[in-house]
Amino acid sequence: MSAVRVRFAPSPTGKFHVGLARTALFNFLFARHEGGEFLLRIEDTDAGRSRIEFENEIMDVLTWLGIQWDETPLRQSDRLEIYKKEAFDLVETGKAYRCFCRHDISEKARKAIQEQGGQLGCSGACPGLDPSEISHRVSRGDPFVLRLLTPPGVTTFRDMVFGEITVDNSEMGDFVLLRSDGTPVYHLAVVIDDESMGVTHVIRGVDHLKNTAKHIQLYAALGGNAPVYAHLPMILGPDKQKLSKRHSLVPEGDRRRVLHLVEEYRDAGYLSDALVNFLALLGWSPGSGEELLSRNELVKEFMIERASKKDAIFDPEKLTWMNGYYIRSLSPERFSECCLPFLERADLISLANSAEVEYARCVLPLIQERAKTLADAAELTEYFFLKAPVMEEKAVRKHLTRPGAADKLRRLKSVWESLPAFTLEATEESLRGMAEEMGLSPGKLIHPTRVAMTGRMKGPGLFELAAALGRERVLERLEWATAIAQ
RNA sequence: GUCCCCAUCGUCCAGCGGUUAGGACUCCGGCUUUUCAAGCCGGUGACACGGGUUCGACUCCCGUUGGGGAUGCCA
Repeated sequence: MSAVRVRFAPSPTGKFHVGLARTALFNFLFARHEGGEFLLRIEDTDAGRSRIEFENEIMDVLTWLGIQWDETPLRQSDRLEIYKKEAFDLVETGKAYRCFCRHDISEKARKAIQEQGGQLGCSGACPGLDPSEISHRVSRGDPFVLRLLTPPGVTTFRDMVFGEITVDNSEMGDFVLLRSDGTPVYHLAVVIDDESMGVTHVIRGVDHLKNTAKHIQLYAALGGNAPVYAHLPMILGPDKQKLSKRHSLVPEGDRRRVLHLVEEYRDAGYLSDALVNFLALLGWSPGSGEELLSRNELVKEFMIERASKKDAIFDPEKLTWMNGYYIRSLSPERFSECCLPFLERADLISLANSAEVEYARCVLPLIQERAKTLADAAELTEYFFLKAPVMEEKAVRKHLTRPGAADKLRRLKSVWESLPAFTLEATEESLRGMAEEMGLSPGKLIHPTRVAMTGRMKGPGLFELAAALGRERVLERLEWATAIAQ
């Protein structure tokens, strides 16, 4: 038996989006589940569009996602001569031929021809060209491409998720292998690389399902053994369109907004554990019905045969819920640590100021179970850091500008002023005692006090709040609020 | 145009000839709580349509409709 080897082969021509992440993840999970290798290959044959910064981002993102690759990544631009040689070898063995037909037509023109069912390939004359005619044209410098001489018949293969697929060879035609500038086309490079990397299973998007027939024909021509294929359905936006930049551009707050880049999720305060868990469930599920799965559990449970055939719509709300779950399961220390950069970004603290950082660390755990993203932490803790909290108009109206409110705050201030120790227990005991004396339910005191301390009606428990803020801030805020009250 | 593929609640999944069609997210109630969040309990909500096959179809077959993909000297 041969060990499983899979690869993730992105082209560094753009930012890393969630579709890529899903493909990488499924390859990774499959490899680890089978005890095999997960390889990385950079498909940069398109020199014009490939950029080193995208290549770096690929590795950064994979690392962030916890997807570790084995072996040194292969870069296709290092292998151009190999593809060229293999292609010309195919001409030697009569499996491919030089085509002198010109088809450098515009995008629009090509679409139009396709609409009408017209053929774009070779005119048909090139395969039968006389050898002397060929050498004459070559020496004259006529440009040509190399095309595979596709045999008649059909190509059938078994896909691990889609089952048996049959394609008539006439559908693929004599497709191009080598461009007139001598560079390989995607199909050629993929097949040669998968073969030389010893790839046993190819897991990729459905957009390649039909291309697979081409690849199998190429394997046959090249004399290699085709790997096993598994194609994954697409990931779509809420509008059922392929996930793309447009989705990230939808206004914030809109239910249809879906970020499409992995980087955007990281910056928005999503945990990679959550994104990985969520992505794993897009087009796959374990038999158990269990939905919250760690990376290790995913590896343990993953079976590509259970992958869905149906395109999946990316639901940002479920991701956000899941992110909240992962945030809650962080230790308070770890949670605080993760939030610090977000607080700095919101200008609430400076990471260089150790007193501020320490204060932040004691305050952040109070809002941990309320945060859905790390970025939420800034909004949820803002009043701790501001000299004076922003007073919400509605909160003031409901709890402060009420008869008796000022009196309550004043009395509470004097009670808390004389407390020997300003602890959670002491503040709670004294406030409740005061409520009883006044013949009020504790809530009647708690609500205006919360508004006084935070400017808001919602938030952590009042006494945790008081202890975290400290006596000085609390008394100051009670005084300010008393002035607003009456 | 041609070819390939897909089709269960709004969304993500379960189901693989006999189920009151199950779970999760969202939404709506209730409980709990000083508020919010979390948690717990409950509710709304789906087999695209039409033919077959079968004692019996969400499950199998065919067609229709809808959606996606391929058809490049992009990947």
